[in-house]
Amino acid sequence: MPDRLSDTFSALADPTRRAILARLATGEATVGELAEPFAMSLPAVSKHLKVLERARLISRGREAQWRPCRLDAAPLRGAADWIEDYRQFWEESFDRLDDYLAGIKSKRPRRNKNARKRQRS
Amino acid sequence: MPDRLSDTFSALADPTRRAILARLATGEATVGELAEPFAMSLPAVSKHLKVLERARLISRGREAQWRPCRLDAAPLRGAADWIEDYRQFWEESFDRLDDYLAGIKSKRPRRNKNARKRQRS
DNA sequence: ATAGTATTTAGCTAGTAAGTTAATTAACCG
DNA sequence: CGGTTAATTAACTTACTAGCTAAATACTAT
Repeated sequence: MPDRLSDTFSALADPTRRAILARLATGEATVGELAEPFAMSLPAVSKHLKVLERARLISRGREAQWRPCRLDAAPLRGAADWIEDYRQFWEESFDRLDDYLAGIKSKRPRRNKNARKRQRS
Repeated sequence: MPDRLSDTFSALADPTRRAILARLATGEATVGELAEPFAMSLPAVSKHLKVLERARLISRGREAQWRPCRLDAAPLRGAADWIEDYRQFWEESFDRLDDYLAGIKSKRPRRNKNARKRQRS
């Protein structure tokens, strides 16, 4: 049984589902409306919605024969908090790259910026 | 073929892998060291590392018979950026919670004052 | 060379994920 | 009622994931 955070990340690990969330960020939509942009059967979209619902990223109402979906962003907070703990690391690496580029620049002005990758050969 | 963001989220969607990243945030470690806290075979950990490596969240060196792993947080930036676009939505829902609690409060004066912690702005 | 340590690869199993088409449920409309 | 529209469920395929044990590789040290 995976934990909450795993459910969230796992639900986000699919471009179709992320697109659905992006669409829902602009307002409620029915399953048909959500499915429309995709080259994929309705049942496939319905399954994606079930995944999102299980991860509590969307919730669904009932209105006649439609089931309007709405975004429920709360679980993203946990994901954002987790990633946030690593911010210093990715910013650090950019800093290091900046330092490196600055160093290169002062010595040999016309260097390929990808040189850093092979540093330790 | 999944995109980069999917690879990142997918790699994060496992508690073992998140724990490995957390460990690497404290510094380089060998496969054996990384495996030690887990009730899981070494090959299983090795596979997790391969997933993380494919997602470019770690990279590995070679030092005698050890393959020290280090954190490579850069891909987290894309993930953080994606989630960040939804911040207003989860903060909004906290606002609604605040409203709700405020409503409660007007009826029963004894509530929790700090309902909204992560204001960050 | 041989033995030992660190790690990966191979081959297997069980479970899950993403998609399909066809059939079913649910609600509306005439 | 019968027909239409919206959505889900069923049944199936294909492919991947996470784990295992056992075997292979890579390097060190004796």
